[in-house]
Amino acid sequence: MTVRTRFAPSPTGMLHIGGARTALFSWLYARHSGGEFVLRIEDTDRERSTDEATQVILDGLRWLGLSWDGDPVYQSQRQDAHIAAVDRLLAEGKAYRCYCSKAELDAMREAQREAGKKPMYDGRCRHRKDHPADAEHVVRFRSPDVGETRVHDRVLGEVVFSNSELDDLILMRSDGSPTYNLAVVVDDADMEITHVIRGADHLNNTPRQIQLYEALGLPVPAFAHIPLIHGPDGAKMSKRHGAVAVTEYREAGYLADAVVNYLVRLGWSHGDEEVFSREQLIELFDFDGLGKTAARFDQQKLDWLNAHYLRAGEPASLVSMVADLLQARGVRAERPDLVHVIAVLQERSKNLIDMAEGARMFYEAPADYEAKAVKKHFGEVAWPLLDDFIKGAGHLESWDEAMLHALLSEVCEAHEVKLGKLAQPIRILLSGRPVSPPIDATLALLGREEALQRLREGVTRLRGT
RNA sequence: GUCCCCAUCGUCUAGUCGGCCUAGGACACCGCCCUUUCACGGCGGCAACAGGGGUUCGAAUCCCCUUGGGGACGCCA
Repeated sequence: MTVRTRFAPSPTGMLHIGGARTALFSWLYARHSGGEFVLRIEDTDRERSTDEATQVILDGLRWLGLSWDGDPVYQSQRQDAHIAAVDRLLAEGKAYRCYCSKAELDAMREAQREAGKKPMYDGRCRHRKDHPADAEHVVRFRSPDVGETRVHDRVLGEVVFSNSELDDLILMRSDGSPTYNLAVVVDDADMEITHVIRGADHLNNTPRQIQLYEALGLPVPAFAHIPLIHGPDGAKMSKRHGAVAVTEYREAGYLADAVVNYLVRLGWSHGDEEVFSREQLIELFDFDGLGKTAARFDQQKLDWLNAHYLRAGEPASLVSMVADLLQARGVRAERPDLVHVIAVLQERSKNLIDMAEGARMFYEAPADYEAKAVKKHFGEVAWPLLDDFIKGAGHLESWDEAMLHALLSEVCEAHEVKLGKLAQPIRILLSGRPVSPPIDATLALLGREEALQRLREGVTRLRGT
């Protein structure tokens, strides 16, 4: 049997970290099994669903590289199938019409709560003699009240629910629209989903859905409930914890590979390994590597992975992303080839924004010099060193890293000072700040003309201050 | 409140179904080394089996209870 998994978001907001991870696991399992991964947009709540949200979700999935098979299915367009299923259950006596008002139900639940019991429908309309189709009503599932329903979960194991805990859920609202539990079952069955992989918050819906599959005579898929992700404080993820939408990570300069790697390790592991390529993940992913514990989101580990991927990738693979960021900052990246600049920034950047900011100095002369740094590094010794270096640099036969390094050492030795005494002033003159890639590489990248111009101008501006 | 799930370092986790665990790795943190800045890297350190009962020659690993956390209890999905 071909594996078919699905991701079924409701388009009422962003694709958040938790949803992205669920999608990732579904995608991985499908790809691992050589099966298919499909999308279903659960837009039956017309009040809150928007096309924009749908686009944002698809955009997030694309960015993460979670490719889906076929076109997304829109649940709102499947009403006929849902209604047909309800009609069948009604005809077979497995469902019934309920005429209870919301006020009546509220009162009932309130009373139950006060009595210390779990609020649930007591089935009072089950026993009505008349069930007129024209009076306002909802349709409820006649769920079995004795026995138990077992969920064979691929990550949690067997979970047993007593049927007495499961009340008669509403299948169809009074306006004739189907509800979630009914729609999911009908759709998953029609879409031939073999493995339902979703957040653990759905575990409690599962026994009801199993009962529906059985009542409709449909094959029950395998279930896998993924533990939830919590925020740093142990509570449910929310806006308060910073970026929750995956696209916010893209904007913050994170690489999709890093986010994917981070997300997969949140709940899944393979021995002591931390870094996985997509190919490895597809090859290795399986339910037995999944833990049962809810995980906390840890920004620092994500940062570490992001830096790791930034450093491990080919410079060329980063060019277009960094170029876009520079352009957005009004920087024209022409003179030194951006690939070379990136190569020298890779191991000192935490994210793409960092990298773009670090690249800036190669394309723009400093507008001013950081006062604190100037004060610290421009003592009396700096001037003769700079003079000698500039003089020597003008005559350098080749403007490359090795030659520059030799000149730097030569000047320092002549004055009997350590390299830092010269390197720091140069750095400040070139970038305005006391931090940059290695000074010989920086000088080489800038090119003789630009470098010397910045040095001369800087000396002119700073000497005597 | 009721039902369900979970429980190893601060965090993510390893711990092939009891012995190789004086509990391993990674992030973070703290030292040291490297060093022209910032980083990278290397070496070292700190740090956990929630508690209590069992079962067993032997338990982080199995069972029970307690405690703690989370989730679910909608004419939302």
